[in-house]
Amino acid sequence: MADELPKQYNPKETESKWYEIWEKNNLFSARISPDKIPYSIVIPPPNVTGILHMGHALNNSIQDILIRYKRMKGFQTLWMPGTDHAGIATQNVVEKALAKEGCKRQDLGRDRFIARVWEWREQYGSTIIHQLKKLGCSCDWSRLRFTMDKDYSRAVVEVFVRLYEKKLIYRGSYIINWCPRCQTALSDEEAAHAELQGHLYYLKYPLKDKPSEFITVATTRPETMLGDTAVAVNPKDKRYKKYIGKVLALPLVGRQIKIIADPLVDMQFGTGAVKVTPAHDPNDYALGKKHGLEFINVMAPDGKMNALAQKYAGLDRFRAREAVLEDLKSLGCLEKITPHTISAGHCYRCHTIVEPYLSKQWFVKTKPLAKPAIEAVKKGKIKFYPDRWAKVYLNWMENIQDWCISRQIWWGHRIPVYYCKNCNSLNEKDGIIVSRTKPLECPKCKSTELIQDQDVLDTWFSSWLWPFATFYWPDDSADLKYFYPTSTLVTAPEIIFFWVARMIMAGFEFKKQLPFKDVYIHGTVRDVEGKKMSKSLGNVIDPLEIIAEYGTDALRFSLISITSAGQDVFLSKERFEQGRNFANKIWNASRFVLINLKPEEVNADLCVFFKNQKPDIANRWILSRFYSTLGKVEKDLNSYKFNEALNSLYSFFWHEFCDWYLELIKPQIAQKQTQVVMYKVLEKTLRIIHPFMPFITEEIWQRLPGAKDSIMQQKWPHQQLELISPKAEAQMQAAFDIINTIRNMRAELEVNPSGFIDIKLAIPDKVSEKSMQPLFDYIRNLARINNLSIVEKYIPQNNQYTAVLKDMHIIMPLSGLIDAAQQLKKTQSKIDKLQSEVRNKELMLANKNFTGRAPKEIVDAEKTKLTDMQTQIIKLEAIKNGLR
RNA sequence: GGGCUCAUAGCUCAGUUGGUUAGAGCGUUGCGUUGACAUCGCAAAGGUCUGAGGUUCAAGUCCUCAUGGGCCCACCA
Repeated sequence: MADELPKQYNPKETESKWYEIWEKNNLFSARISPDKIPYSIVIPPPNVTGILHMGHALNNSIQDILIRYKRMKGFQTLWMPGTDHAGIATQNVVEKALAKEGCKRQDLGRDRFIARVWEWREQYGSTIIHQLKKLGCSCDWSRLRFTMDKDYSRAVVEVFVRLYEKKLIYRGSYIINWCPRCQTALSDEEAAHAELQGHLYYLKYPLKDKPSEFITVATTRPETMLGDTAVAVNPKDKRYKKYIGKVLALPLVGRQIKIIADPLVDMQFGTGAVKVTPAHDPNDYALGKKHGLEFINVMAPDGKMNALAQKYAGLDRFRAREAVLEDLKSLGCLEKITPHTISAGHCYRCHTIVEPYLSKQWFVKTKPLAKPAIEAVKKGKIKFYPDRWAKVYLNWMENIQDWCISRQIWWGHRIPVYYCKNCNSLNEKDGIIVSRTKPLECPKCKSTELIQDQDVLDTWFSSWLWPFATFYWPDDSADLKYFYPTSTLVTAPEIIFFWVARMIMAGFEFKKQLPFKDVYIHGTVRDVEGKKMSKSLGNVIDPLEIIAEYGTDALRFSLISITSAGQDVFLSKERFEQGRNFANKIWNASRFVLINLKPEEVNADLCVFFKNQKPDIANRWILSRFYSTLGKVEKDLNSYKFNEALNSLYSFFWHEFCDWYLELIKPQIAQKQTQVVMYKVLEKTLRIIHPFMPFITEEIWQRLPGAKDSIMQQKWPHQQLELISPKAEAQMQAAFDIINTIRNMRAELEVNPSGFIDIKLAIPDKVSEKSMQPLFDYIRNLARINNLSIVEKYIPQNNQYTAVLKDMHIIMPLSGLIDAAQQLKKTQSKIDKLQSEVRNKELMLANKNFTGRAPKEIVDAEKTKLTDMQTQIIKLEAIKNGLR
């Protein structure tokens, strides 16, 4: 069987094979089992339009590690998968497809367009799901949810109605971020500001009664002057005091506008006088409200000027800007133009510059919702890992603004608001019916002419319900009772505000309970230069390509091992070679064990076996190292330090199990106890590597003699400390210390066929027995301290020294080649360093501040350390003398 | 402007509550390897832990300031 194992691990064949088998045997499915403790994670639902990028790969690898770990630990685990309908993103994709056919969504009409989107989803919507499977994600696919599912939509409507009835949803006009390309409102979070080079235009507005006098205002968007309804100055500004209350004649338009005073105006900026366009700027809007100004909207939703812009009507906003400037110039009203860096909002989907735009939108009043959500984090009911994100969260929550939830697109949950044609036309505030189902008639006038609001809800208005709407809330389902609140949320820092904060609010509002206990925030995946990976920058490393080239396990290994405590991840392709090499190392070490394994020998229970027979030092040592690694891995996993857990595993497996243990046992590999220990340690190590690297561990697991079921169904190993006494470990360490000392002297270590460890010492040829005495003394001494029995032999004619430390045989031929002078220098510097350390330590121990105040154990530990260091110096002196 | 974060080997980064000689991977150089593995092994070179102060018996680690990156929020007429 073992002979079939090829020399190199081939991920391609094994990965798809095992994933299918896992799925077929329902190993991912979660059932309600009252005798088990539930552990649940809801996936951050990727967009249906999404294709797997490194961010997803990292995010989902982490979740899979947690789920697989907890599953093996005996929890009833559920990883709830699903996708998000991603309103604007999806609509854009389908519109692009339509554009190729030469038509627009308006040509199809709303219903047919939505049908097209559903068609698109049927066809392409599961791409991301297939890709998650390639990544090895052990989600319960039988529960796959979609935010536009019927049941899910019911929850969305329910929430809207409830909030409306609590007066936490209102309709208002407001300056919102408007994307003229997508033709929809965007929330503040969706309109990220970016700097760009623009200009500051200085416009001269003449006084109405004295056209020879001007007030100069500065603006970055001159076309909005068509909608100006005032000019504002600071009341303290001496330059303008005399003009306050006077009237200006707005050039080009001819409208008469007042000069008002407001302390908000910054006297330092521009000319100190600011044009006020209440319909086109958020600050101006506030000024307009405060001073009772007129709101004149001069722009159409598509970014072109409207009829109120008079002769500029129909021009695009940027064309209009040019035209306005030209006309102002010919009127002599353009004073100057200066370069100016402006920061403008950009649509997060299409990067069009957003326009501050006055329109009617629906809002959620967030302050009351935020209250319990703030408290939960402050009181530690919900914990962020790393905890610094809690500060970010709280900072935002405490300054939270109302949430604009309406979007002027077609794909999404349509707002459950109906307008009575009669009543609503008489008064905007009348005839508004908010209902779970379409009402038959207006309750007031009994008219049946009811029209549903054209807008849909913000995508996040559905995803904020994800932790419970996926369990068929508002029904009180058994799943909801068992799995809610969920255990851990794993996500990226970008969506703390979009999503995490809102889920916490929704959890308290609708379930009266937190949605999850822990929030693990991992870093953003960036390229080598620190830029975010994005398609437009062309710096993307495609995880699927990595999987094809190196395998999923390699991808997962490398991603996790460089993700330390939520720091951003800087990624280059070479990173994945380490993962591939490790996978191959696991493969070959296992191959070696399997080749040498006598299957009939390995069924013994470790505890029982060693009750009768004490394992030798190498076997004891590797067991000890294994359990200590196991403890560390568990501790790190429990505190979300995935990279540390993985790195411990890596160095245990490679540098202890392979480099030392497997080399040490080669001569005794047929021994029964070695067979048992070798097998058990490999077998247990595979289990704890499995959450990180699921495929290769399963492949090897299945080749182990007597392997039953999948490795997924195995238990996480227990600490079995009774096998190893601390004394045994200390002895083992001492033995290795000796060897390492020798290795420091450029010794080479190898196991010869008769089971001895040959050490070729790199010591100058003409070395006398006498000069080696201190080293021998040191070894003898160390052996004595550690209760190692030692038998020594020195054979002058062969120039060979032999020491037998208990079970370990050391033969040191006293010959070699080395630049003794160099070695001497180095040793001396080490001694110097150590001596200064010793002085410090002695000082410290003499200090009563330390010995008096520090706990006794620490003082004792320090004393031991001092002794150790002194021993170390003696050892080095010995080496030094040997070199002379 | 407010908040967060980072600066450690040529490169990318670890370094737990201060406490032995500051580590890993990659890269470089040398040596080695015919049966687990060249996707390997052994070793070497390479560090005033960004700078300046401070606390301490003891600082890469804590505090203050400075310098230089990155991120988030707010504002930007």
